[in-house]
Amino acid sequence: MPELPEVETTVRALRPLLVNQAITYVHNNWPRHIATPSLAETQYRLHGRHIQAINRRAKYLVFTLSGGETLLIHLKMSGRLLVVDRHETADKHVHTVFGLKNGQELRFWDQRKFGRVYVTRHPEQVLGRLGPEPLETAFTIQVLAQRLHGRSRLLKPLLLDQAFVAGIGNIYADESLFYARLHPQRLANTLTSAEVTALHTAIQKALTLGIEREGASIDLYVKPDGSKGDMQNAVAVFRRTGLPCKECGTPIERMVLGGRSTHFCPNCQT
DNA sequence: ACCGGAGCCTGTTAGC
DNA sequence: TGCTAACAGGCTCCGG
Repeated sequence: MPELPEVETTVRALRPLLVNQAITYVHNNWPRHIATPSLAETQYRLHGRHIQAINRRAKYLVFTLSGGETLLIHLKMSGRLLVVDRHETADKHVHTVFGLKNGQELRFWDQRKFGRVYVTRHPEQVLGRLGPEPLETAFTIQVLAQRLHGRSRLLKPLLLDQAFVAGIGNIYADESLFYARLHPQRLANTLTSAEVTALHTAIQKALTLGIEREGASIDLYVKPDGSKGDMQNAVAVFRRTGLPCKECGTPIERMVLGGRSTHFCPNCQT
């Protein structure tokens, strides 16, 4: 599941390969991959554009293009972005292809077809509802405290809410709550100021570790060169049900919250 | 304001 | 062994 660290890893890998390249064509065999506008208009508007910059906002890749256009890609569950020579054999799970002037292709591999491509002159219309970036300096303890204040939601579903904080998914939500020693069913407005501080530290620690490890290849995620990340070898609780807690040895438990698997240590997290 | 469920998908896995 | 049904999960939309 590509989350903030996986998308950030992808962005960093794509930058040296794609910045200053020009898009020469767009191929697609699954039109629903293109969220907006139509496939035909996407092809027309991307033709000949230069990629000026590649950045990340939450779990979106943001390609700044010449002529005021922005290409947004969300990998959702199973998306991979791969850069290969255009003569490489096609894989049946590649649904959108961006041809480049240098003879390579940016291929959007997406087994479960949840991923989406947007072309827009107004990216804020797609990105506008997102909450703060958890690794930026503007995301202070005070900001987190303010956003938790008065909320009577369970911590786990709240961390997954992209309007609350952007970029956290199921892996890093569970890891963050473990580091903060907070039970996933705690209500947001019951945290002490010390616990808010612990949660802030924990979110940044989990995400930073994920970036350092170049993402978690637990399901289908791989880097643009096809190799795996390493975060799956560093998780404390995610999908470690029944295995001993790395802090106290108590078996990790699993429960479903908000329809999502949730993994936690029943002894450490209160 | 918050919660739960459906829907979008396909490959894997649990259960019979 | 071979089949089917359940499951995984990011996000949006809908109804309560």
